[in-house]
Amino acid sequence: MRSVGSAATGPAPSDATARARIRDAAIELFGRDGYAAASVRAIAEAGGASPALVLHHFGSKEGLRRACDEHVVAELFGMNSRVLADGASDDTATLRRTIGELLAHAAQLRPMIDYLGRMLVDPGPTADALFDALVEQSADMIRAGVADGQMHEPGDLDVTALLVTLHGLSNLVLQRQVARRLGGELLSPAVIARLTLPTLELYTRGLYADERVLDAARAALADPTRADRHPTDPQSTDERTPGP
Amino acid sequence: MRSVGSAATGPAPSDATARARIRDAAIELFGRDGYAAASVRAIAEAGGASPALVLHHFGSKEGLRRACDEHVVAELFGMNSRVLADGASDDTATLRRTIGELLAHAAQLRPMIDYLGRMLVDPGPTADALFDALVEQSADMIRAGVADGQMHEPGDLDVTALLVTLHGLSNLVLQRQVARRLGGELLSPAVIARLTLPTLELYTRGLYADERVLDAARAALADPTRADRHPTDPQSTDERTPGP
DNA sequence: CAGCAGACTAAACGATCGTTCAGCCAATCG
DNA sequence: CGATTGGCTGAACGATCGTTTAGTCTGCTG
Repeated sequence: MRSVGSAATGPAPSDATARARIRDAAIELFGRDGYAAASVRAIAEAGGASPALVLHHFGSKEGLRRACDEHVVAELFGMNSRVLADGASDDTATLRRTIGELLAHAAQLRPMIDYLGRMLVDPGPTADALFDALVEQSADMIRAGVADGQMHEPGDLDVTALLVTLHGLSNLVLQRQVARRLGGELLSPAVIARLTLPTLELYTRGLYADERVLDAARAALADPTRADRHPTDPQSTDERTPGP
Repeated sequence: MRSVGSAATGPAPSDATARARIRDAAIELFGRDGYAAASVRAIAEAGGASPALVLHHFGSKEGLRRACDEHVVAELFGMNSRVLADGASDDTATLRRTIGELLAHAAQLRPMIDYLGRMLVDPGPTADALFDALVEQSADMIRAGVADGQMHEPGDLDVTALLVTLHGLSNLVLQRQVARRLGGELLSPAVIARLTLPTLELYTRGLYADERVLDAARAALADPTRADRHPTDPQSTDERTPGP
C-alpha cells in the first residue's frame, strides 16, 4: 500500500529537504489563508528558510503554487482512487483497514484537504482538470454500481456523477464548518463516526418518502407553459432542499 | 412578494448612491477574487469613486467587508426562507413563479452567490452564524417533511440537516465548476433544467439500490474490533461515495 | 449672506508585497 | 589542490497595499 506520503509515518518536517519543507509550508498556508493572503515571507519562515530561497527553488510565487498543485493532486488523487476501490469491497476488514489508515495519516492529510478546497474555489491552473477527473471517477463508480445491481440507474449519468462529486467535496470545501458544528477535526474518529450513517442513509433511502416531488418536477419540466423556461429546482440559488 | 433587492427590477448601478455602488462593486470583486486579492483601489474604480471615499464611507477595508456581509446575508437569507416556503408547495404554478423570479433576478443574484461562497470558505465574522442559520432552516424543513409524512425520519436529524445543507451549498460554493461542466451560468434556465431531475432523483431514490452498504456500515460501527476507532465512512477525505 | 456639514478627491504616508542581486559556504570534481 | 556548482542568505528594489491628511465643492441652515 503506497501510503499517503512518500514518507508515510514520515520524516518530521525539519528533516526533509528545504525544498520539500517550503512546499509543505506553502500547502499549509495557502490552504489556511488562501493564495493571495499567504505571503512568500510567511511561507519561508514557516518552512525555516529565507524568502529568497523560496524563489530560488520555485522561480516565483506562481511557480510555487504550481508545485503545490502537482504535489497535492498526486498525493490525494492517488489515494482517492485506492480508497474508492477499497471502499467498493463489502469486506468489513478491508473497510476498517482503509479507514484506519486514513485516520493514522489525518495530520498529514488535513493541510492537503484544505489546499484542495482552495484550489477548487479559486481559479487555478490545475483545479479544473482535477475536478473533471473526480467527476469521471464518480461516473465510473456509478457505472460499476449499476452494472452489478448495487445502484439505481440514474436518468442522467453525467449530471448525477457531477452531483455526487459536488456533495462529496462539500465536506472538504466546507471542512471548517463541518468541524465546527461537529466539534472536532473532519478526519477525527468522532466526526467520521457521526457522519457515516446519516450519509449512507441519505444515499440509500433518499430524503423523500415517495416520488411525489420527483413526479411533480417531471410534469413541470414537460409543461410547456412553464414560468421562465423551467420550474422547480431546489438548489438553484441558496435554496438547498425542495419541499415535498 | 418582496423581491431580491429593495430595487427589484432595480436601478442601474450608476443610479444608486455612491455608498451602494461601492458596496455592490465590493461584493462583486470580493466574490470573484476573494477578500485579500480585491484591493480597495480596484473596488473604488469599479464603483466609480476614489479609494479615499471607500474608507470615508466604511472606515476600513474590514468595515467594508462587514457591510457586504450584512447586505448579502439580508438579501439572500430572506429570499432563501421565502423560496423554501414556496418550494414546499405542491402547486406547480407557485413553483414556476418562484423559479421564474429567481431567473429574472439571476444577474443581481450571481455576485451575491459568489460572495456567499467566499464567506463560507474564508474565516469571516458573519460566516459561521449564517451557516448555522442555514442548517437550522434545513432541520426545520426536514422536521416539517417528516411531520406530514413526505420525508423519512432520519436517524440523526442534526447531522442529516448538516449534510443536506452542505450538499445544497456545494452547488453555490463550487458554482464555477458547475457552470463550466454544464456550459452556462448556474442560474441559467438550461443549467437549472439539467440539474433539477437528477437532484430530485438522488433525494427520492437515493444512490444505492438496497440497504447492503448501510447495514454493513452499521455493523462495522457496532463492531468493537474496528480499525482505529471506527470504520466505513465514504466522504472522509477525498472519497466521495462509497462502493457497496 | 455667512457658516457649517458632509460627500468627495488628490496626494502622500509607511508598511508590506514579490522579486532581484551580490555574495557566502559546503560539497563536488578535475 | 584549485575551480566550480548549487543551496542558501541579507539587503535592497520598485510596485502596490491600506490608510491618512489636507483640502475642495455642494447644499443646507441660521
